[in-house]
Amino acid sequence: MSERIFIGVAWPYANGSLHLGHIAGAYLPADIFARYHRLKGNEVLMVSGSDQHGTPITLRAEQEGKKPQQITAIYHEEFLGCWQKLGISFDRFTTTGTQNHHQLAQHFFLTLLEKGYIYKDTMALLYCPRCRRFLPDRYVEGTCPYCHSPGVRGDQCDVCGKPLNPLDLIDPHCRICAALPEVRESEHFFLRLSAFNQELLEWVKGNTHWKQNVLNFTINLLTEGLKDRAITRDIEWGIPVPVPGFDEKRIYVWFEAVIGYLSASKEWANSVGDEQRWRDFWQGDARSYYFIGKDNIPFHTIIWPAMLMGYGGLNLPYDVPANEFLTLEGRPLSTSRNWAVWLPDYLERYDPDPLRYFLSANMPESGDTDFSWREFLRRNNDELVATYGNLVHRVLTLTYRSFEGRVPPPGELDERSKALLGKAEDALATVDGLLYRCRFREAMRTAMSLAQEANRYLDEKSPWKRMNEESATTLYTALLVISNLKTLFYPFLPFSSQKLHRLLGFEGQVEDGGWTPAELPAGQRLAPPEPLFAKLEEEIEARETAKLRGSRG
RNA sequence: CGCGGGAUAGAGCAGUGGCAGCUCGUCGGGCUCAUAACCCGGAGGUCGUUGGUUCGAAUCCAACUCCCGCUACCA
Repeated sequence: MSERIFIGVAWPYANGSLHLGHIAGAYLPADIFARYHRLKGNEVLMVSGSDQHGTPITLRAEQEGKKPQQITAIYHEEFLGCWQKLGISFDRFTTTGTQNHHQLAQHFFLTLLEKGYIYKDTMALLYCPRCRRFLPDRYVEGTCPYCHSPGVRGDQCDVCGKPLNPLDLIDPHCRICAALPEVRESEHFFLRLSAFNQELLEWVKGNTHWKQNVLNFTINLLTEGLKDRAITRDIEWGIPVPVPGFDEKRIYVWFEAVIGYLSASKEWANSVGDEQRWRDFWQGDARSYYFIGKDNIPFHTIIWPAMLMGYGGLNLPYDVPANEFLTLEGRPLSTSRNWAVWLPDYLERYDPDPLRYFLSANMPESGDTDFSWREFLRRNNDELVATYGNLVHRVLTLTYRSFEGRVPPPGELDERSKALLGKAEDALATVDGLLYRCRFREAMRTAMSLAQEANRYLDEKSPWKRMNEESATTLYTALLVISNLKTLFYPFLPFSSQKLHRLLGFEGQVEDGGWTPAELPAGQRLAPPEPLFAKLEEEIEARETAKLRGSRG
């Protein structure tokens, strides 16, 4: 009866810190989904890893006089720290730098080559004689051939918006050393995407449970027709092409990184001492979900499925619930302009759950959404603290004081109390259904309305007026409801749920209780009450926005 | 140019054919157990524009306006 759920999450590029956009787009929804399924008693494997290869890391390493490995190691460590502090519960977070991944990527490459899905061809590229390297499109600068704006990049003109071929630039020069690049022929391998066009289209059209935007976007690309893409590059940092005579070339990151989902799964299997166990999540009736941002859609709905079709014997994605983007104070996040709230910075100064709450309530599920410090404070102070935190606190303090720190023994439940407990069970069922379908915002809203319902119940019952048997029953009922809230909020707010678990006098982990109606032994000793969440001072808004604008480059 | 998303109360959003909803804010009241928190009630919207389909449209169709993003390694 238990289901097997594979969760792949976008691979962060190990060239910079994580910011709130990454979290809202991919990591938080993935983690909510994973925690929910684990609570349901399903088997979950959630993996990702640092993407270590590619030109930007090479250049950065050169600028800083380091080796690429040093750069990626720093950020990989930082990522691991962030997952821990934010509670992103990966079963395995590896890197594309492992020997296992190199071998698997090469094996994958060779398999597709043998099957004729990869072929050799020649292409013309720009080569910088001074840097002695081939230049990726965006490392060539020149004048736009369409609008004649100077200083545009080789991949796209920022002024007129046209996509460019760097060979068409007027007066091209190397962005690194300003030398005049020359055109050189280079032999590369191409992925025969065109061969999968029809099969992909039929498969995608059958995936009616996908989000509208993901489905439409993918179908459009497939209808326009796929072009074969080069999957090797003339660079030195990356996975070697496993073919004689190609020693100078590397596998292109977009081909290699997605294979990481499989290599991470195999590394996980080895780590649990059963090297075949990855198959549980990649074959048979296991379902795979890929949590990514919208920019990553083609890689997960077209390229990776095509690679899997070509390779054979592995499950295609069941769902790719891609999110839209998060903006910051109304403007797109921008690493280069330093317009971002960086995760390590946030986690140094604030708790994880308020952020998880905000981003869950405000998740860009169907359209772009905005993070602003004002809204963050409002959500924390006026919703999380006021409704849920305060409910918990008022119930716990009243009970603790009136019943000697123990769960009071209830009398017979009246209709009102039964109705409230009924609503708690309804909420469990509703949130279950919503989370199953990746409707995170609505799921959390539903949990919150149970907290409101419980506040209403307390007001009607007013157990503080006189402490008698009826108020014992009332508080018992209220304790039961907040114990259910602990479960309902656990996927979103794992740290607070665990804390509430402890405050209610339980040992062990929330996860052990499963997605089931709470039970509470009368007489159980409660922990001394303390607030579940802290209110945040209004000054934070001014301080943080000033900091943001000040850091803007 | 092409493609995608969006335009609904002061703010942020949900709602894909049947009397326009939610959270916050605001105004009034109640409560006093609780982190000035909680509960109740009110005010507030010609659902971007124009035209069409329909007994009936925020919801379907057409055209248009404005905003955001993407165009294949920024979630």
